Amino acid sequence: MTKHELPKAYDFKSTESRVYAMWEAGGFFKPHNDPNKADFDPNVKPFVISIPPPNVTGELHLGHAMFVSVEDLMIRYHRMKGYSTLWVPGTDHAGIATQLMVERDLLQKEEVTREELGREEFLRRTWEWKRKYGNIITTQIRRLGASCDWDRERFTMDDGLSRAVREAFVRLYEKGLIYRGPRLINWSPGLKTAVSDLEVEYEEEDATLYYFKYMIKPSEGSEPSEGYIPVATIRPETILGDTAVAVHPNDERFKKFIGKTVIVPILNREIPVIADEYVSMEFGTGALKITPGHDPNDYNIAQKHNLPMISVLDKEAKVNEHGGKYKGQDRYEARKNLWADMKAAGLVIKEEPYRTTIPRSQRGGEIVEPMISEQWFVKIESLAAAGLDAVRDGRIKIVPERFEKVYFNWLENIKDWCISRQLWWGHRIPVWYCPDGHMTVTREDPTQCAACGSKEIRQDDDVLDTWFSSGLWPFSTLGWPQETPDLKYFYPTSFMETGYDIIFFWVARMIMMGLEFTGEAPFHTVYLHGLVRDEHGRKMSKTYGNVIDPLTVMDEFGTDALRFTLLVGSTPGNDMNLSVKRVEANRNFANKLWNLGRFVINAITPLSLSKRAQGESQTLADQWISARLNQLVRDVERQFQNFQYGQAGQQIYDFVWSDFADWYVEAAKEQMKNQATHTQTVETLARVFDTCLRLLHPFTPFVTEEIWGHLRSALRESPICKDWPAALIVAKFPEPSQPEGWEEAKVADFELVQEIVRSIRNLRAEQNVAPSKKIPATIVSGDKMDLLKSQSSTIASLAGLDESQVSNLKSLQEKPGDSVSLVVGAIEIYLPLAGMVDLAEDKSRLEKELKEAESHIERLEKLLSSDFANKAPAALVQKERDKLAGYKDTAEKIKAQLK
RNA sequence: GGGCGCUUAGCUCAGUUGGUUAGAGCACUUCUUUUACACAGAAGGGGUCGGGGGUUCGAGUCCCUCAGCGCCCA
Repeated sequence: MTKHELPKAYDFKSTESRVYAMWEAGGFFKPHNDPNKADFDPNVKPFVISIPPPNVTGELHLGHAMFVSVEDLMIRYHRMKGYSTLWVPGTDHAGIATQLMVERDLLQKEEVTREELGREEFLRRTWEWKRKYGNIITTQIRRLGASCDWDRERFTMDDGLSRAVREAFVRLYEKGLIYRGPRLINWSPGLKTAVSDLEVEYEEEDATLYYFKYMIKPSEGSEPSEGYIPVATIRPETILGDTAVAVHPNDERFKKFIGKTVIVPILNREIPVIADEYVSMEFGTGALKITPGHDPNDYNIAQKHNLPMISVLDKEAKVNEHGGKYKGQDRYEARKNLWADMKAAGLVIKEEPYRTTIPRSQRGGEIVEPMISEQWFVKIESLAAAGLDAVRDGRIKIVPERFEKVYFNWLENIKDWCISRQLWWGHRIPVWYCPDGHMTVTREDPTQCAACGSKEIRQDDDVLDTWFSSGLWPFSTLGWPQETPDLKYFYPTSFMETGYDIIFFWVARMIMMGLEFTGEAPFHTVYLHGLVRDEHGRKMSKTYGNVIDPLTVMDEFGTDALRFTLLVGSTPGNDMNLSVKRVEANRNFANKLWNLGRFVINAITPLSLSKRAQGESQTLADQWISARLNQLVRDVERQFQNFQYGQAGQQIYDFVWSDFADWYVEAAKEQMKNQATHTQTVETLARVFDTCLRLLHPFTPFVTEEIWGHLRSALRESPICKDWPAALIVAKFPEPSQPEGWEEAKVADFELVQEIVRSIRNLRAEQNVAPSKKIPATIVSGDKMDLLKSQSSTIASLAGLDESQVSNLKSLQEKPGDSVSLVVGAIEIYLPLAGMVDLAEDKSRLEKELKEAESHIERLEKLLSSDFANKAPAALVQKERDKLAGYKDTAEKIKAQLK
């Protein structure tokens, strides 16, 4: 491999798909220790993540890009650490979303509704749809570089997973944890199904508060009175379902009415006036109409007072037979008409604008109606208690920790889970009914009623909530309920990584179900990432037009750039604002890596590394970069342990760009010119670069794999790469090592070199000395003379000095004439730039520097004379003393210059 | 109403056992096409870390309080 074969810029377009195909073909995504194989070793530690399954019909958005980036990072890191690593991919059937999509398509293309098609045909079409579009999302996830074991891909409606759902349902049923009955649930009239509490969003909106009279029924024999209780509501149509009017027991205004009867407007039903402390005397009129059939709070009150419950709406939210003359009218139509009739009857007091929270369906945004409906429920109390314990006692850890509180709060107040949905696409509830009303609940489809043997059985029409199957995901994907080798070895999984917005949907339910069915927490760590927003923190939305499409971004800047941006720009649990500029900058980073690679590889190829010069020792720069690299590896390891992936990435970035590329590579160019240090330098370049690529691989897998491959072939004759595997993806992640003790001094020495170089460059820039102009220098360095003498060529090449005209002196009697002087700590540098610089201007420069040094001296003297000197750790105090001494030295030297 | 988060350079963000000159990317200024890279290099300007109070030798970091923004739950 020679440099001519590597283009000047990294071409991610031609690289990514090829590299991905290589990984997949190489079997690198598969756990190296597979329980289904003969050489399986049960003692090897596995590391497992089951993907939070995206909607099978969905298309890639930044939320997917985020979770894939984070999970792939975790997976690649652990794989490189030697764990038998498995990432189980798959998709979710997403009941409502998919059904709606197919329905819309059918209506558009064939103008048929699902009802016209019939259930069986509709399901056939939906499967067809899934087969056609279901791989879009997984293809896109591949494009992100996801190193999932695709042979283990699962779909929530696969046979295996459907069996798991059956098993789970039947077990819960047999345990008495599943029941069916009429309860107040959230009903979506448009979708004609129950929806979960979690799928309802409450937002403040403008509404109208309607005030009207609840007329008191005159008592027997007395005169008809004008007595009434004023009541207010935002949903007048629910008056049709009122079964009481409630007042506060201490309310002087209404006390006298308690126990009396009032008349429901228009319908003329008689209902009682009851007392309940729940009623707020301050709110509205102080009296509350009770509609148990259509309001959760009223429902609770009604249960307490044994009030009847009347449903007045049907499945389409039209008034039913209990609504008298309004029967058949839509809820809003009925509202209008009833109110008009009440006005005519003199029952209306007033209307006023009002702001209140309106429950809307997460999907489509229609207003959800609380309704009494026959549904299936899971008794959640015992499951929730187990879920709470698992986090409380530390079997499961949530990162960041603050979300544990959110989790506790939700589980402590959880209500029974309504698991039935009136949809067709999903797992049909495994319950069959015979004409006598017996229920048969079985794992296998029955042929007759379990109770009476009747062959006339009919399966329940409803399907299960999609989240019921996703709750089983961590173990159903591994074969549960069968005790498969995969389940035995890979379960419990390791991390559950997902967005904090679905902590309830997925995380909590997976934990509850995992504990219930397997007796074990399904994972030991929950890592939650934040939401991706646009550059200015706005939620991305199609209507706002600020959606960033990850595919477009990847087309423009490459997958690595997007991944690195998402990983480094975010912190656990916090939302991130994504700016495309940042992605561009990270594209540049990938290119930087690429070119570093070209440089290193080009340095290797001209010679074989095997003939290392005898007695060759490391240069200061070599030692410095090694020490820095070891520090980096330690830091990165610590950050990975603490889930600080962003910090880790940032530090590697800084090391690669600032330390390695800007300093070491530049120093190396000089070292390579020298026969005595050539081989050593090339070897250091290769080793450091290799370590960088390994560290970066989990963040930017494509470019690192590609350039590493070239590096590997360039080194194939060398002992350096004798234990390197075929691909970076399975190379060892760098192991941290303890410092040996020499590092600090060498780093300090090189930092002095850097300071000297910087100050010379600075002066040159300020005085407009042409970069190409090599200038002489006299360096007066006292006890640092030996050090700086040894670094003379490095300093010269980095600072643009003419090395043959550089003199290193311990001390100098007299300042050379016609020179500009620089002071770096205790070092003085004279640059003979007479005629090139304005000496007066130069004096003011020195004065400015003196002033700065003096301000530091003042600050440090103050600090050291304070309590700091007594109470701070000795090492720290010494550090400050050294600094002070340094500034004093500098100031003195500058003063001498100014004389 | 309860809980949580955020507020750091013009913009977008890092900054996790408190350690004393607060960092990055982009943008900006000047210079350079030096044989890895102009998707680059060199040099530079820019912040009283939302306000106030406290703890401490020392606070962007811990505590209290106020304000603004956002999210979750009821």
